Amino acid sequence: MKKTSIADIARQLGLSKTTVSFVLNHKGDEKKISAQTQQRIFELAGKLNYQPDTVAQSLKTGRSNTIGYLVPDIANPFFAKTGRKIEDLLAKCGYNLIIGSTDENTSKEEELINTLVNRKTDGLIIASTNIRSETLHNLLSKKFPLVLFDREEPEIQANYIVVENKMAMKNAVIELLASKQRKIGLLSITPHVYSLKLRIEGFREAMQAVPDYDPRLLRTVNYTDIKQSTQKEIKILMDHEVEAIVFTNNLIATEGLWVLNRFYKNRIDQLALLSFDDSEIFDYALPRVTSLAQPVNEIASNTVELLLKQISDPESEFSRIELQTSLITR
Amino acid sequence: MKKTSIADIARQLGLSKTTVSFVLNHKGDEKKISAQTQQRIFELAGKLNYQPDTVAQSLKTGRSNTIGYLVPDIANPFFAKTGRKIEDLLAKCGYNLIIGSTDENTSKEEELINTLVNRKTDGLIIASTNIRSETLHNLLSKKFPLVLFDREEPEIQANYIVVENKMAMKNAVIELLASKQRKIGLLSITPHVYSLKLRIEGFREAMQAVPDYDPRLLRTVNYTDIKQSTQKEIKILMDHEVEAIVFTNNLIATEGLWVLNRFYKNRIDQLALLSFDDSEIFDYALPRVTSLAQPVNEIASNTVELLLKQISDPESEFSRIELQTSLITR
DNA sequence: GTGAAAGCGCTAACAC
DNA sequence: GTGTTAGCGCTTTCAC
Repeated sequence: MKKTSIADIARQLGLSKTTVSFVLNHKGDEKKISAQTQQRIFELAGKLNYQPDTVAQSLKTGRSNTIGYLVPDIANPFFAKTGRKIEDLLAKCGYNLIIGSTDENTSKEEELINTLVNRKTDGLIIASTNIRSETLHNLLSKKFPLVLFDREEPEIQANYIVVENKMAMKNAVIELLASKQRKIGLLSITPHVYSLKLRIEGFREAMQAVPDYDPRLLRTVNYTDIKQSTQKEIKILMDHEVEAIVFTNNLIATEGLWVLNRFYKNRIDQLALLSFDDSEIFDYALPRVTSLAQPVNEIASNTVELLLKQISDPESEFSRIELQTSLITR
Repeated sequence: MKKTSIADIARQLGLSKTTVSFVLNHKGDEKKISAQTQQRIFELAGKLNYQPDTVAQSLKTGRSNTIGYLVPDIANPFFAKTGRKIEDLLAKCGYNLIIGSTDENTSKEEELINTLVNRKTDGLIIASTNIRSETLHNLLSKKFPLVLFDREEPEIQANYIVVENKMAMKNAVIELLASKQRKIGLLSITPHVYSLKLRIEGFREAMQAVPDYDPRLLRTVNYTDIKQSTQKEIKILMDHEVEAIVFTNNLIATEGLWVLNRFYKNRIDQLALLSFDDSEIFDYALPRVTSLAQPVNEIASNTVELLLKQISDPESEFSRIELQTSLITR
């Protein structure tokens, strides 16, 4: 039993493919197909359980009703939640989501972008590891519908959905300083992306209030080697007897939290923690972690809106939308 | 600047599309195309940055190198992690993943299945909400490559990757009873899927060791109304002064944990908790939660292996693979 | 060794 | 109101 095609319906009804196509695409009235014919077509289509071949449609129209979603790791709760929300919003407009995890790896990202473009995805949503890549540059210059989120590169013009990083971090750290901690350490993934740099900068600016702040309390760990190097860096911070630790994202915060619970259980109560990015874990973990939560739903809805705008009008100007984090004090 | 097609290359080289197609598909030697011609083709293809139009390929071949991954919620860490692993494994074989979240909603699931099949996805991986649905039945009877995981329906023949539910739960509860708790409550999502039923049954069987066990300590909450109804049910359990609570999955466990921390902080230390499914949160939360962890990587690799097998030989027999959970005592 | 040509299922300009 | 027809870009059989 083969799948029914538009031709089958046309033949059985003694009509042409055109007529059938028009009607099934709800252009029957527009094309002035008689009500009777329309009804006959719909009936038979229903009876034969006609399902359009979307691939053939894509080939013809150049559109696929598919959007690509490329992030460092879809298993990261932030990207998973954002992805879920995006999926929902796009589903309402008839789009499906293809996901790809880049592992912060430039060539993986470029490869994924290429396959997705060849697949005729109608647009791409990327938390890019390397906004300066040639692949991305090409996309931008040919006005391919594209929204970058979570990461940005100030010199490169594009559609961006980001959060305010520097001031948010700065203010949160200032608040932290108010509760009389002075020896504050910072732990970050090695900042290969601009947003992490901004968060660190925000931290630095806040710490200017502290006379002779020890810059050795700014520590970084490699993405590829998180487990071990977090352990090492936390040890350094604890040996310096920090009163508080600031983490630049939830990945490193979670990791740090684990190390602290594992090796410094007895010193946990004296410690204040602050994390950029929220995590469900912070609702349960000790010590309490105050966090700067990213507005997942707004990120998703702004991203989708911007993408759809560029899809419907590829010549539209680039936008940069900066959203605010919210401080969750725990 | 239009995209280069196979015809462009053929024309510029004074060859036919056939030859170019053969060579670019690495069938040059097989088809005895001269080394020189092959080289010229590869060179020009590289120079023009030829990228095959995968949609056209799909239309012709009926394959799309795309796999669908349908789960209740991609933001659920278990499904996100499994998805990530599956994505990686499939990428190695040239497949991309389209995701869909069904929200435990039958019609959403059926709709997604239909769109993905029309999209000519080469296979589907589903944690199905309703294995008895007609849509799924059709797929199975036409031998569409399909692997069901996480959920099963014993009367329905299909490819299944599942974990052993009943005995695992039973044994874990028996172990829990050994540490002298007798008043043990159970909290579950209303078991519309078989695996949850099995977990509850495992619990029941273990509790048969307890004389006059109060069946009112078995509580269920609705998926659609988790927040509120968990709160209500936990209250009932706590009013009965349970010494331990068993959760049938991580969703309800996390929810319960939250309620306990919020409203029963002072009684937390006397409480023992057991959860089917692990969660990162359990590494940090109090009270300690012992869990039955699902082997995410094995689930992913078995699923992919089985799917690829059925893709390469659609007539192959159905398999059912049952994996073991591991007890993580905290 | 290479090419001509059919056709995958659909859309849409144009014809009647 | 409805039909004819020309592709979309690719694969693949068959011919030479």
